[in-house]
Amino acid sequence: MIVVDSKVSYPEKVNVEGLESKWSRLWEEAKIYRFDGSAPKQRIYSIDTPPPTVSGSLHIGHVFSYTHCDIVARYKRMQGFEIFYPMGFDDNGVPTERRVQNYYGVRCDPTLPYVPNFSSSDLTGKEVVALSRQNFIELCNELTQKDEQVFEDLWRKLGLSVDWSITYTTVGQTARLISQSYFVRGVLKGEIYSLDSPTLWDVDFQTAISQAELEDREVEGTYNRVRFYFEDGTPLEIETSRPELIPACVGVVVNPEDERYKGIVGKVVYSPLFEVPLTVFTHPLADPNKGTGAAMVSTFGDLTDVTWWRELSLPLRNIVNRDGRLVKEIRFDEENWPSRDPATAQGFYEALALRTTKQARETVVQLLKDNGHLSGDPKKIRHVVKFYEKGERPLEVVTSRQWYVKTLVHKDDLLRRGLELNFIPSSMRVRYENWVRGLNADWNISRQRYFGIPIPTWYEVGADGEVLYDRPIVPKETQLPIDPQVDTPEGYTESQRNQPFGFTADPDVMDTWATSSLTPFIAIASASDRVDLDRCFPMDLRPQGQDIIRTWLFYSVLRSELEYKTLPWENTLISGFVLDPDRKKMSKSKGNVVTPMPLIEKFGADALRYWSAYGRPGVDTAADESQMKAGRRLAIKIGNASKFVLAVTSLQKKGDEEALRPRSLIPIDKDMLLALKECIEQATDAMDAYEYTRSLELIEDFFWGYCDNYIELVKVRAYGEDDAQKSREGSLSARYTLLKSLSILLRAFAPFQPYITEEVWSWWQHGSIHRAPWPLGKEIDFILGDTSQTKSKGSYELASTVLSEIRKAKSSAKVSMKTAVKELIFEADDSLASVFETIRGDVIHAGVVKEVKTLTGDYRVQVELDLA
RNA sequence: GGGCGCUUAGCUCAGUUGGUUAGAGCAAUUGCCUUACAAGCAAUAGGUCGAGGGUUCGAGUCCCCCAGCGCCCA
Repeated sequence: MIVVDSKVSYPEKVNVEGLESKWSRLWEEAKIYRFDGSAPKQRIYSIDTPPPTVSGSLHIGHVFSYTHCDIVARYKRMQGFEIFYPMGFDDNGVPTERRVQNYYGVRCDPTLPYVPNFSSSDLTGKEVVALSRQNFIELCNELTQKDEQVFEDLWRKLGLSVDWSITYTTVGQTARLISQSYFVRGVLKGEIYSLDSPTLWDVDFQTAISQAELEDREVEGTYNRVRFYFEDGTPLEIETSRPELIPACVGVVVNPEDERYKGIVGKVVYSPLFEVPLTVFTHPLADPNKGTGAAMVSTFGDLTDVTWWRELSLPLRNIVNRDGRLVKEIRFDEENWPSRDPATAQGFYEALALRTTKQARETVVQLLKDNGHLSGDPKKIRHVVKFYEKGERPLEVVTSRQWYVKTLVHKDDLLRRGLELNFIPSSMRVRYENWVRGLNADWNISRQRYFGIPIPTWYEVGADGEVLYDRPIVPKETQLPIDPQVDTPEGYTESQRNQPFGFTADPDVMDTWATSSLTPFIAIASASDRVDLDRCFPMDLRPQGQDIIRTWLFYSVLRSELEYKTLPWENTLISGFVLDPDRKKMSKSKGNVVTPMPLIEKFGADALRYWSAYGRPGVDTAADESQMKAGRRLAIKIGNASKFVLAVTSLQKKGDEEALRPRSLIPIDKDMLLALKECIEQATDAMDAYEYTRSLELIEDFFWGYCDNYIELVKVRAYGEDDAQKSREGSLSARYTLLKSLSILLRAFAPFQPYITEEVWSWWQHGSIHRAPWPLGKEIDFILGDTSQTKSKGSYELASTVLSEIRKAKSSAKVSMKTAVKELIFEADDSLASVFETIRGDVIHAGVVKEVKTLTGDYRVQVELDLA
């Protein structure tokens, strides 16, 4: 245990500086937060800690939400639970790739060969260097390790009671093993499948993305009214914002209710410039009020096109490459592009080949204009277009083979799980439900990126060297983790890679959420030396931000449902955002991001935790230095009050306060303890409901009153300077009560202010306060002993009120608090008067009262000062 | 367009199931070197609870409607 010296000692002057480094080191050495996996399941409280994105910059929001969770962890630990409290680092995926690209000035080119012994110090940073996939990945690993250290330093300084012997990263070996295992299991169960189909595609990131990564943005566009032609040359006008997709046209749709077009349904029109015949269909999604009411269907301009293409069984005419440029060549004389004038079509297309969609759009508009196919002038419009949340160009729809996790068929089950999950605050459940109800596609988990966990699959290669995607080679779970680009499937030799009748690797990596959704399992696997799923799963708590309910929370619920038909945890604690001091959202571009380390240095970790604790679950909170200042003051106050209590009680040996136990307690001491008991019970109830703010409020409120009133009232008695004959009994009662109440208050503050409470605890107690029991009502009952005495009821409150009256009188007379009260008149009914008698002595001392007159009548306190 | 949340003192926020005179911290003001604490303490002032309507003996709290702000989803 931490402290060996058993003498009670406290400093001359209370100092809150430097507690963080002192205690975080001692806690680590004494393994205070080490998880004991041998505990039975009921005694384990397990937390699915959010792994922070290490490539992101540290900001005050990290302090905020992680403190909320830590308060809960410390509370549960003091209640006797063994806390499974791991720490992960999210270093997986695109954010890391981007950071590495920018940090080192490199880019990944998978066609390059691996350079052994390559080091980041070889990089000058002057020009962008192309690296092989493997070299690039090594740089990612190098940088994330640096980044992780920065986070760990902050967490330790903040006093998170994480068990640092249980850590993981989301690209590490354990994460690989778990992600790939659950992938393989999903494939075998048929819950994960691959499909070649239209997919939303970011042309800059060159990857498919999922529904959760989508963002709708309103952008400027142009409507062009284009003439298509019937066989006889009559035009049919169609408005489109994407004329460059005219060569990709596969049909025309009108609304079935649209009277204007009833006569043309089933007829054929020819596309302008390219002269490809297109049939007119009806479909309810064709909006009669949009443009002319007739719409062209191309493969693919957007997701509506995909719907039309599917439901009307139209042909596929892909013209957009994955890099966002139009394909090099189209043969307009072939079956798929049966132009009635192939030569002309060919000529027009040459002007478009290999251009970006944006360039091609301008060219097509010009061509349409020149050839008289444009009706009227193009119209500027604002319309909603889908973007990748991290992307800058609108998404394209390209056809590609991707792996999917089934979600749509599980919607109802997932909604039911949502009802079982305790959302804190409960209003957050709606966000989950809205998301689940709005799902319209299965979850695409393959990403065409480099830094990530490989999809653990190969494919057979056919006789002509073609990849047989419908014949995936899925490894056995025991072979995992693998990298299919390096490892060889069972039954093959490496020489057969990419050869006819051989095999080829799936080049893709998994969506980061496909890994992050498994954090409960990764965390438990990281502590496999101590614990397993049987005792740690389902977990108790998932703390997380409100912004990732549709991703992290949802996907985690999904994976747990697919694999175990259960929730991954019982409770989820949702934190709000931290806003800048002006209540604006913090963002790098605004330059208003508040970084935590300088604040910790300025106010102390306890102070930042205090501010954090005043942010209720789910409530956005401003970074408010005045609140941090208040937290610092509280820490100092705790130190000073403790110093006083220890000074006055003359306790000699640590942990020896029972030796001071008097035969009985003075009424006001009892009454204060009863009030403390009520406070603690309410604070406990609040903690059990995860209302840590309410809990702190109750404890803090009691504590300030305790300092201002109780300590002042019993001060003289505790010093033993009372000249009454009951002196000894009175001072014993005060000292014992002070010590016991201090112990309780310190423990109640411990989850919120772990540093100052531990520091103070070490002055007079053995062991860490963070392994001491959370105070309970029955503990106070024991201190009280016989509680039958009724005289004490209300005496603490009455004494505080009278003392306050005396202070008010002195303050309004602008005199020192030492000024004597010439006469205090207390008028009340008999029962209140008898309560007053029990506090008379303490009030006289605390208020410096010369004479007290008690009268029977209506309640009245009158203070007459001695202003001579 | 749909949903959720917010609007209370100069600022940041509490306000339980409707119930005395709406609370706290910070800031402000006036004082106090008081042997735990001047990095402190005491006291004072400050609010027609976003607007309007309704239910009720009684509304910051419940209902309706409107406005502004924030977030989520289309």
